Amino acid sequence: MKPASAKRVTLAQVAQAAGVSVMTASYTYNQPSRVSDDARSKVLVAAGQLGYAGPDPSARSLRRGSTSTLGVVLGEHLSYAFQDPQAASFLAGIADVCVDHGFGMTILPITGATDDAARIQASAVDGFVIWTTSDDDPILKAVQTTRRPAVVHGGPAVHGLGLVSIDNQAAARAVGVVAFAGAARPAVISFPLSRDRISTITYGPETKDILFPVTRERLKGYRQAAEDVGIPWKDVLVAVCARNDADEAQRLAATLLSSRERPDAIAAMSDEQAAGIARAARAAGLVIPDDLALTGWDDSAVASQLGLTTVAQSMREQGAACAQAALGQEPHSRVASWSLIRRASTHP
Amino acid sequence: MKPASAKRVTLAQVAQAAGVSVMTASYTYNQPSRVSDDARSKVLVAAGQLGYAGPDPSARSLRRGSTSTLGVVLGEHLSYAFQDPQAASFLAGIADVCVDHGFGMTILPITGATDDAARIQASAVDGFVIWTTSDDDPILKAVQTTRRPAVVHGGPAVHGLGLVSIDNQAAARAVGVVAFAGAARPAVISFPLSRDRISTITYGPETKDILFPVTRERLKGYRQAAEDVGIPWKDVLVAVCARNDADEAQRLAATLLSSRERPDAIAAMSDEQAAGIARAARAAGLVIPDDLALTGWDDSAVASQLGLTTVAQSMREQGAACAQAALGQEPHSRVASWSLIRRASTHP
DNA sequence: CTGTTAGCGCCTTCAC
DNA sequence: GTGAAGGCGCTAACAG
Repeated sequence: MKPASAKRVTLAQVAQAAGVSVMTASYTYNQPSRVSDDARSKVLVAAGQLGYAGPDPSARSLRRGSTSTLGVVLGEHLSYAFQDPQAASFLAGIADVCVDHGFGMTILPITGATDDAARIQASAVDGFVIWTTSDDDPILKAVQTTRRPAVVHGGPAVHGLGLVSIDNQAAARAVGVVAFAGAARPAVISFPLSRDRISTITYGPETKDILFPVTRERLKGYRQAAEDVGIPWKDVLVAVCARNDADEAQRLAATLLSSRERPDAIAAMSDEQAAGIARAARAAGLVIPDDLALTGWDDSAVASQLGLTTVAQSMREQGAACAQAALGQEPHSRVASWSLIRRASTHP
Repeated sequence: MKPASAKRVTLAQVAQAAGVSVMTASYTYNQPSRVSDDARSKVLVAAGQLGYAGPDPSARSLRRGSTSTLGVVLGEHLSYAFQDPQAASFLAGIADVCVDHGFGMTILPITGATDDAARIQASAVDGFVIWTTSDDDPILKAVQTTRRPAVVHGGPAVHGLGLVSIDNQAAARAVGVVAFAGAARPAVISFPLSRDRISTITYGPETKDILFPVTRERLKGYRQAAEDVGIPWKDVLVAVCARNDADEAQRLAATLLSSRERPDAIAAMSDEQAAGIARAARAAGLVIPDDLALTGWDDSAVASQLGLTTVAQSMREQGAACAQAALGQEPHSRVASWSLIRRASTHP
């Protein structure tokens, strides 16, 4: 029994053992129809005896100039990325396309350290899909420098890279109008505004300085929605979470709901956040939507369970669209579709 | 502005533009301390001007004989894999180790098609981590043939590959004894028995034919537990789910709970299943644990929410242990720890 | 500190 | 249907 660390078997060795040229052995793997049955079986027998597992992937990549692998850049805190059901659907959509095309899928975690750029550039992939990040994220330049096709999901829009996203501002305005209808003191529970992920509570924050484009567009939409129902943005309380997390949203909501100026409508940025807010409302003895109108985002399982009004979008389709675009030469952008789902958490 | 499809810039071109030898340029990237400040900056300036993004990963892999990438083999139905919170924690554990070691992480989805083996063997990775699968899964041989270090999580145990797992039989026996204590008609809601994932309901199924080792060991443990409390295995109803899914468990549990021989204790194989069972019990007007004792597995968030007695194990640690072992020359196996968490879903 | 040599394993090109 | 040459881009090993 040979040790696991046995020396690598090469195609040349197989060819020699089979009594054919290296090219015949190579054709056996890459263009089998070009090889006679006789030669092919000799090669395969020799390969079996030597324990040859097929052409070396790195050598093949070098020679061919492509790796048949797509890189997926996920933000910091990978555990969050995998736990987030939206991200999971998104990854599944990418995987669908990769499988179809015989591509592998390399996860490239961002750590926030300075070596992120180097790690991106040292990864053997033909293209990139980038999970939504901030305008100032240095990995965007790192990806650009590789000159490989790349697509950003959600945002930011970057010159030379594709973009797949819904119109977050329009969707936020639409769901915000439903959330805030008839409300006197609307509030928002928001995703973080910048990569330092500071948790704050303020009235009507300036939107144009926000570095996460998805958050920025949604806040702009909520602002329009508030104004649509006659409430100036400066009177809208915005609680910023450090993460997309039900527990944190619950804590912030508990704070808001116990204040003198208790909100009577809250628009969240995810169904998980809305679920946390619903718990805080129940704990405070408030009835939804009578005492508090509430909206989520994503139309995940918890949204239908809780009867949340929310924004539906297909992360799986968007993941697939990103992968598709990243496989092409000239990644094209795409505006994905969304829809408003009205349920019992808001006034009819 | 050059098009994204611009020809690749090579280290040789950078060296020439910088007026140094190729090796000096190479050292600039790989052993910067070996190069004079002067030369280094010349190289970096030239690289910047030419848009050189660093050494080509494929060429480097070929030359070095390693890829700095770990392959993670996930079973069919990737969307389930990403959505399963246990799998998510496991992946996060792998990612932790990969980041520490400057490794990438390639996801290798199994499709069930015959090209699975070829895709595994064509992936440019230094080692494999294999998510629990069945004894007869052909990918196990494919991985063996690559002669690269590989570790299986959960099982099966394969010659030459490492194994990281808890003692599922012992854990099942321990939690089963608590679930079945004082019960007259214990039942089990099980993971699938074979890769065809047939959903069935039978009394005391033969355990030794089961192809998923994790399922097999747990059923063996539940069998011992039943016998420990004086109930023969042939009297224990076992409902087999096709997937690890709360909804499916709920449906099967509803069937069991509406039968004449209504179970008064159910041991599940995951907390998600137990959550589904709890819903079915509530729908049937049954009180837990008075009318029905219930146990889960994994100690996930839902277990503490519902007050489930369950088996705790750290998937993140196990993922990290797998990755660690797969990075080594001689992957060593490891028995992971588990513990019993007693809560209100069982009798004290 | 810098440079020269010699391939890593494979497959495109071209010949037979 | 088969084979010989050459080089993909890079870096270990060895000079200078």
